Amino acid sequence: MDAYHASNTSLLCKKDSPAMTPYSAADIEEKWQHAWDNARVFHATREGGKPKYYVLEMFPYPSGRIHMGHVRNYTMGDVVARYKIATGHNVLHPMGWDAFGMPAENAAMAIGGHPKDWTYGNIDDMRAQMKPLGLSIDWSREFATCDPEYYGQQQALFLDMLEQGLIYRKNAVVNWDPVDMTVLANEQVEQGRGWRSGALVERRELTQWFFKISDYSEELLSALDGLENWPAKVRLMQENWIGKSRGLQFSFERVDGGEPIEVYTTRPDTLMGASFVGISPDHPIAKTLEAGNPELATFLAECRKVGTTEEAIETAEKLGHDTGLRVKHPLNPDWELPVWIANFILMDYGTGAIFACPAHDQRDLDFCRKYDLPVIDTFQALENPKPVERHAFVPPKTENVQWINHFAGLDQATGQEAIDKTIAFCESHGIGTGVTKYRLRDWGLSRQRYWGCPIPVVHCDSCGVVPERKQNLPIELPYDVTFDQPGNPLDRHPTWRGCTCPECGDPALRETDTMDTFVDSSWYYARFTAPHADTPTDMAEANYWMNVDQYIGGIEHAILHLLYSRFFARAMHLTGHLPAKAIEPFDALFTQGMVTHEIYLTRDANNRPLYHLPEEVTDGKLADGTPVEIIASAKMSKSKKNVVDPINIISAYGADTARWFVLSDSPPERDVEWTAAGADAAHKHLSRVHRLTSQIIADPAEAATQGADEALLREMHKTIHDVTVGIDSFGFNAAIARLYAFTNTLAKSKAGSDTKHKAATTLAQLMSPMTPHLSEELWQMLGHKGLITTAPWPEADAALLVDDTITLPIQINGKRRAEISVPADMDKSEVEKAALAVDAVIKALDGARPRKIIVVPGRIVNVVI
RNA sequence: GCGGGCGUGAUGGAAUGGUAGACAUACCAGACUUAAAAUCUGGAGGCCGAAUGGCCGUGCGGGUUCAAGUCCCGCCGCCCGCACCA
Repeated sequence: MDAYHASNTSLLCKKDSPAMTPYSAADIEEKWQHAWDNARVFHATREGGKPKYYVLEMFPYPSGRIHMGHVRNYTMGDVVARYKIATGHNVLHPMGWDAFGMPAENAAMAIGGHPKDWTYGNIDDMRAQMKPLGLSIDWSREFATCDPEYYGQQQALFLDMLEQGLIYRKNAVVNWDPVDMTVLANEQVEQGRGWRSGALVERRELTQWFFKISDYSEELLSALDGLENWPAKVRLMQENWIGKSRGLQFSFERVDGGEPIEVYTTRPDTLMGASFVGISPDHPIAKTLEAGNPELATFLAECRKVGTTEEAIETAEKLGHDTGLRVKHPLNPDWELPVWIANFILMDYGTGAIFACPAHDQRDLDFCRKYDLPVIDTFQALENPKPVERHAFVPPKTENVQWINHFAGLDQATGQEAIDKTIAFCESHGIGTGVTKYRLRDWGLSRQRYWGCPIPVVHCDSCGVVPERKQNLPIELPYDVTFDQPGNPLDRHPTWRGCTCPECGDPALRETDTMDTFVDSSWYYARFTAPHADTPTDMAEANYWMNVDQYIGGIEHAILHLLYSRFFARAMHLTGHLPAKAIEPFDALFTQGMVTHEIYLTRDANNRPLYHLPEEVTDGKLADGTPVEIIASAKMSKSKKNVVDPINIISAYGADTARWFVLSDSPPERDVEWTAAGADAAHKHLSRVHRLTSQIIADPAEAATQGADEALLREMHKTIHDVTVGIDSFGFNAAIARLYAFTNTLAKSKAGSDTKHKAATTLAQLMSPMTPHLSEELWQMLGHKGLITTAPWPEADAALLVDDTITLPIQINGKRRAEISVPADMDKSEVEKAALAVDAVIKALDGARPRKIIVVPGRIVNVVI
């Protein structure tokens, strides 16, 4: 059967009464979505004195199509939201659109049209695709970041941050695409070329706006400790990104008496292994020397050709140039070191200058070998601190700190302790100071793009760069722009740039750079608490709804988005837009895995792969019988055609099946493989629950066999407990497995009708966060009033969670040999006696006395012989 | 190179240090059916055995423990993040 076009009809089995209607998602899902809308059950309010709960999924970019990854992400959030509604919370569960960005401009350039029309059209399409999922979203709070109402408030926020000194302008080296005439982000550069134009990317110095996120390095680092409900992995990634290091900063005196060269090192203990001093091609000294030295100028030009990207840097050859300058070793003025310019030294880390220790650094060693520079043995340097040796690599361990022990008369120290002692020694001898540095750089927010939030400043000939006045906000993007030429359409707009200076009233020009789209997503969570306020936030609302109790999204945002948001929340507190408690805006974070699928391909005459959609493949063959190659499951991607369109699944099986499937089988943080068989199985299960419920209703007078009622109730309460724990702890797959097991129990139960009715009701309720439409239908079939969505969550009766009689495994020397059935409350000595009376134990003991008996109440007995 | 994670049947996976493989898929058998599908019932880690049962078993090798998939040490493999960062 073609699973993607499974029929919902003909599921009526002969056993069922003719009056019984089979499960048909198509018939019920829209009905219940209307019922929820009419009852406004997802409308977030502050009323009722209930505790609040804010659940948020990372909002989507409006590409035009939802995909299975979205379905999985929003379903997880929906399960949490619906569970919180049922457990008596005021729930805020909003949705919006991360709507600015390059794809809209690229579409405009490729297929014509306008980015705005393209974007809003996509939003309408995606909303229409999302609504059939039956998500518990308060659509009244929806906004797109490209709404002037939103980005106008973002401009207000910009002005407040500017006033607080959190934003500044400076020259920076960027990736410049000379064909498209725009700055490219590092990830938009492929093998040194612009991803769209294919032009070789240049390094160019431009005046750009920056957020002073580096002021918060320590704060953003130390506050990570408090984020207990974030994945350790994400915290670690942020920690590494911020990159705190402790080292020694000191100067090398120049032999020619010129300006000393200041260097920074995290390994001051390797100072006696210094081979040369290296400076960045962008170092002021390099620039000074360049003036009268054409050979050097050529070398520097060569260095600058290389892009700033990882790719470019990684593949670039190590280049060096001897400046001819000489400096003195700080511990021995007679020891002179050469000064080289090296292309691997970055101007914007440390001081832009280093000392190289080839004995303890592979990169330095490579460089020294290439340019025939000495490799200093740290031990020899102790006795004879001269660059005399040129030999093999010395392992970079901690023994090299002997010199510091020698100089300072300290005890043997190794590792970090040695480094700390070295810093202390150097400080006390006036050789530099201990310095803490961070890898985190300020965040450049300027983009030479049209489809982004305009930076609200003007350039005035007499007043310079002047912030706009808030009453002039929003500074709206003009609609009448053209994309027939490269570069920023705002630059060549005939009138938009013209304005008056807010300071002096003279004619002035608007800034045409727009903001990085990461700015848009750095505060949307706060805006959702009052999406139409005439200030960025409404403090009363923010104070009630913040923080986000549960944030859910992909691990790919572990660093940038989540770090920027943490910075922005602090900035918004500083500027009076968020309460102090919200400086860490996301109390709990969950990073979900991807939805994957097998890849199917055939080969063309040149052996190039031709990919095929899953629905074109049946039993490993195309419709014409051609067998396909199957490649291991990978993230769904259009280029590999291993995609399943949620819309097709919903029309074939219904939203509940799609929701149930994406939560089943795999733990939510891991990838889940979409298979036709799995989707089919999910649908079968939902049909089964529907059929089972119908049968229970059909026979309202069925009598119970002895003990069956109690057995079913016990199982029911255990299920309530397990499913509740499962949802609370993001163990959705385990919760679903438990629901399968309970369905099996219910199907086989010989309990009476009333008990079965109760069990079916509970089953519907426990399933309702995952399969809300089916659950509403079952609730109604079972004769309950109102909506299951707002019915209180079932509570497990503690008394029924424990069985009266339990089965205890009996181990002999740690190996399971038998089991006994005993009352649950039997005391240890009785259990011991019972265990010793078991045949297998008697046989194993063979008359001897056991050495030891371990009884773990309720779990196990171990007889040690 | 640095940092982190993972490794369990044919497959996805379950298991507060306490009966390994729940639940599901695929598979096998049976019932219903002219038949198929659907549905229902049952089986199933491997090896030996007619069977009660026994031995082995969570990547490999050690260790701690009455008891290890789980904790510790050392390997192997895979995955992810970071990185000319001084």
